[in-house]
Amino acid sequence: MTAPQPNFSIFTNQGVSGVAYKNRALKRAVIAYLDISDTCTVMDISRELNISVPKAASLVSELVQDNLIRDYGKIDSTGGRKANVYGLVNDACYFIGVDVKKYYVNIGLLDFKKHLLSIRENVPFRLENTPESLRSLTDIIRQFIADFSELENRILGVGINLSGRINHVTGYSYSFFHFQEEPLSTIIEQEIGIPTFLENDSRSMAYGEFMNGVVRNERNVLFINVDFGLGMGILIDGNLYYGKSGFSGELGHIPFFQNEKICHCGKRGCLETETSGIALVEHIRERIRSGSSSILSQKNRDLEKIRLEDVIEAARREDTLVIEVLAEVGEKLGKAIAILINIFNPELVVLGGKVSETGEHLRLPIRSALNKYTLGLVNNDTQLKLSRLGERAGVMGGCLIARGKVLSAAY
Amino acid sequence: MTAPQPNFSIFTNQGVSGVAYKNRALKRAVIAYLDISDTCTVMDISRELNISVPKAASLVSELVQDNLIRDYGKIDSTGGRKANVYGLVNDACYFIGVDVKKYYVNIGLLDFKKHLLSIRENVPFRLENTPESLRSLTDIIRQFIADFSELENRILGVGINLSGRINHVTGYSYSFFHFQEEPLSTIIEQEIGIPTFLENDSRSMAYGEFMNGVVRNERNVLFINVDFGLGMGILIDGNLYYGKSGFSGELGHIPFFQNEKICHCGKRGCLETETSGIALVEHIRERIRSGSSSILSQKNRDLEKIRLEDVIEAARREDTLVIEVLAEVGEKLGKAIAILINIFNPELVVLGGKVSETGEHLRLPIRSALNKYTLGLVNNDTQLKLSRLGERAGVMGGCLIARGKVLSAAY
DNA sequence: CTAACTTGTTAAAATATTTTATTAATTAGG
DNA sequence: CCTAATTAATAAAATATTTTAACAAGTTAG
Repeated sequence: MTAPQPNFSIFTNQGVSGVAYKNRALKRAVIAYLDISDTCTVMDISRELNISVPKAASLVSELVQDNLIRDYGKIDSTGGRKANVYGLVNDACYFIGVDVKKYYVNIGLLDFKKHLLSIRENVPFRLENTPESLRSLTDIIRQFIADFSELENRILGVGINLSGRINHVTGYSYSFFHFQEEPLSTIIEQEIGIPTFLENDSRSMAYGEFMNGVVRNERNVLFINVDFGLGMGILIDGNLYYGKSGFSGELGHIPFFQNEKICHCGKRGCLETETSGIALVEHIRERIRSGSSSILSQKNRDLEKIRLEDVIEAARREDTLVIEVLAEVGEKLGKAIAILINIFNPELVVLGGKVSETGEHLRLPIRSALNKYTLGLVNNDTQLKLSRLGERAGVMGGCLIARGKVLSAAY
Repeated sequence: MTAPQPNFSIFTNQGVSGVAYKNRALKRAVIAYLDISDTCTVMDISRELNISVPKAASLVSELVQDNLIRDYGKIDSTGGRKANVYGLVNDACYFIGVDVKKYYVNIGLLDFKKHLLSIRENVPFRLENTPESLRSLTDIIRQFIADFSELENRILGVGINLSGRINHVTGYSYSFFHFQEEPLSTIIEQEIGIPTFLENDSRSMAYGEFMNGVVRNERNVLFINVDFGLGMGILIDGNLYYGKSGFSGELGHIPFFQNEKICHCGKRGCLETETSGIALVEHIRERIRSGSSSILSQKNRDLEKIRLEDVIEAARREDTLVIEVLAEVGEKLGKAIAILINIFNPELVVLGGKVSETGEHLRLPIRSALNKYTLGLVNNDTQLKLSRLGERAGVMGGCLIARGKVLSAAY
């Protein structure tokens, strides 16, 4: 049984001004507060938003009327009369997140309370810069939506993660699907009929991990996405940092090595030529070629057929060669992260992406490189943690990006 | 003739709540708006702060009563009745900025409208980590204040720039004058009797350049302070970025070279071992030793006596050796800035500090390194400019830091 | 078990803010 | 030079919000 149809009018500012405008902003602020604190009382809201208690009570009662929040009973004793606590109505609305990978798509459905209700992983797909690839992507999304037809008018947004350069404000993608004049987000939105938001994959994962993952109360966080490539999402004072055009966080292409490897971006010496998932696999191939033994070498198989997934599986089975190569890669990546720590002085650095599934085999060499390359005073400030969401950070982030934009009336 | 004594009560929240509290916040918002737009009308305020016109009018009339803003007459025609424009009262209050350098101090006085009324440069001083050095600093400040005794009750804050690790919230300095339990800012404040704020020197200069220098409408700006050492100030969405403890922007100590030079921080390979003012001087000494000719070598003088100032003067006189070495240093520094551009995608990078007084001799090699080491799409977003304030950025920044803290009631 | 205290909710009164209407000042065009 | 159009300032009315006070519901200590 689902709750009655909610009133979503507060999520737009269309045609309101003055008192009505301010009330909508205040109600959105109440919901934003519930996003971080899960439940709240009338008094909490009064304190948090600097408004009087009766005003807070009237906002709450209107939000209950709107079927966006509901009364969750009394709070545990605090020494006086028990307060009513309010929380979001979990099935008030839904959001879809689409994590577009090189060889597959992950897609999921999030409810108002940030629970991932449904996820479909490894949906076959090939990311190519062609109209056909784009069509097959919109087909996958449409099909997923069709499975939830009973919720259709409650799905308020779709967030799509793409690798490469994305301008999240205009909705243009520069690395993929840049055929038409119109922004890609508009094109997809017309196809699927739900407001659509584009985001860079690493940034999206960072946001997922921040809002619903390993991050607790930290406000300045770096998320390092070690996947086939190398990306970064930056959270500053709890907000994603974009830079001028949304091209921030291009960690993979910083000039870092004096090597002669040409990166796919066309430059030489990019960090990701040595510290990405692709580089990891290549290093292992090389070591096997020059005689190292490994689980991966035993099968007498074609070295070119070794996939990143195989390497991660081998690490899980404590393969010595893989662990050694991970230590080398981790040392280099750690030196790069040392730069970031000196620059950002963050509370937390999160390691995510496929390669981070090797866990402590990656984390520890990075940690020791940090000790080596950063000053104690600065380094001691910074925790280094593994992603909690893992592979799901992307879908979670996509959902949350869409949710954040819709709920803040920012589009 | 000075205006009547203003009412500064809006710059604190002491003992007010509810409507009075909100009104103070609104009035501070009006002043903050005037900080960027210089003048405004009642209509502007109504639009900007989302309040009704009569409410905006009443705030303005109260601020006039408080002697903080005043009526500057009518605005130029816009097709209807001319509006009254209001602006800050320039002599309502004052702020002092103290730029503490290694061998001297610069100190200046700023008025409410951000004009630097008075500046005293190169006041002899030796920055050493001793109580005597601290005492001589407070003496300098006290003496400066004494010269403006007629304004004494209008000097609302003092901003002090120190190099090294500073926590601007607690007021602790970790690199200098860390003798007592109490924060350094409190100790100095007790000595001079005016609210005192500490800031890292590069961050302060960045703020000065941002609020009153070369920055126009850019919101994401990096300020590179190439002086004896190498520092950075980061502006994100128009605000200084501090990081967890205020240790952000430690550009000088990022691990960047494979060289064996031990940095004064104890680590090896720090960027500033090759790209600071000190490194510049050393490179030049080395080149002269190995036979290069230069204005600086002609005088048959002791190489150890060559100062950074001499090198900058030689660059100004187009000395070939200095220009060559600057090109090498610029290339290296440019590569480091390329990293920053990939990470921040800023609108603007400003070159400041003593070495930046060599102008285009430094800027051009950096610019060409940027073209070499960053992707076109990202690089084209970013302007590279020389500081406009030069040596005065520090004093300006110190004043503005103090001004910003006082006016936002954030202490 | 009750008095004293704490905290939360609601109602009524006081105050504040917005809304609407009116008046004022200016420009552009006939 | 007058009028329509435009923008700004102000006044009065309507509405909203805060403040104050009263009441409700719980805890704790004696």
